[in-house]
Amino acid sequence: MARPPYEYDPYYPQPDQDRNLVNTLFVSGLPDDVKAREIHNLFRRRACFDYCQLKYTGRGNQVVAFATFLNHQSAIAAMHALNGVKFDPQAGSVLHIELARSNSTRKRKPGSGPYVVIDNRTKASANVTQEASSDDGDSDPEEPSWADNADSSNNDEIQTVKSDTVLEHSAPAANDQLERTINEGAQPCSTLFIANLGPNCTESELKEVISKYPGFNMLKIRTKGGMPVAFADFEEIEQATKVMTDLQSSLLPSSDRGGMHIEYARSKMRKQ
DNA sequence: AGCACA
Repeated sequence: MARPPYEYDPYYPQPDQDRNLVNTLFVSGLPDDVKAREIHNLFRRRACFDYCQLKYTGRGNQVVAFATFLNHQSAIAAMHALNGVKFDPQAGSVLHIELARSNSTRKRKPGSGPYVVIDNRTKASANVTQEASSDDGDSDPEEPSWADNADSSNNDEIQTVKSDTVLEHSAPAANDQLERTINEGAQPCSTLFIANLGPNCTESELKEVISKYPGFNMLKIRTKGGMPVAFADFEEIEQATKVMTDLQSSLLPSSDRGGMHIEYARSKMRKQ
């Protein structure tokens, strides 16, 4: 009754394991034609890299990856080194890397290839009904529910790929028209919405970076549910767009969970 | 993923 809602109930399963123990990175922002080999080559030079998984989520053409290291520190180091990297300079896709919610448990079997591919696409296309209703009875003990909406799946078919032989998926154009709007999703707007800030991020810290850009109008930070988000207003949409692409996934001194995530705001900031 | 100000 008088118990505050945030106090842990000892009978309720702990929501997160200790992030200091997580050795696995969650990688998004990948182009939909990414190959497991590319993820492997992205991480293979990093110290203590173990192996990676590529997962076709079955949501549109969305692809995410998991990179597992031998220890937490190496995972963090690789995250900082590679977060925000332009993965496909032509298409402009920028990597967004954060710690996974839990360690990868799909161990690469000894003697198998250096990476693992999980493909939920065919299942999803057979399942084109509505995914809004049933929030999957997912209880695959092999896969501790991953980050984000990446796991709207039931059972994974796991496929191990030998050496440099990459999964050839037969009908790439089939799902193309289903959802091509899973990028920043929103309409262009001259106000930006900025999330994934560290809990200690301050308005002046963010302003220092953002106000250097032409057209900057004003910045507002507000904290909802413990985590700050920011709105940055510019004169023109083009100026906002420039800032979004420039600063996407970049780190502030206060960042503790990867780089900023920037989108167009849903509505223009009001005049004061 | 998380979008307020009036």
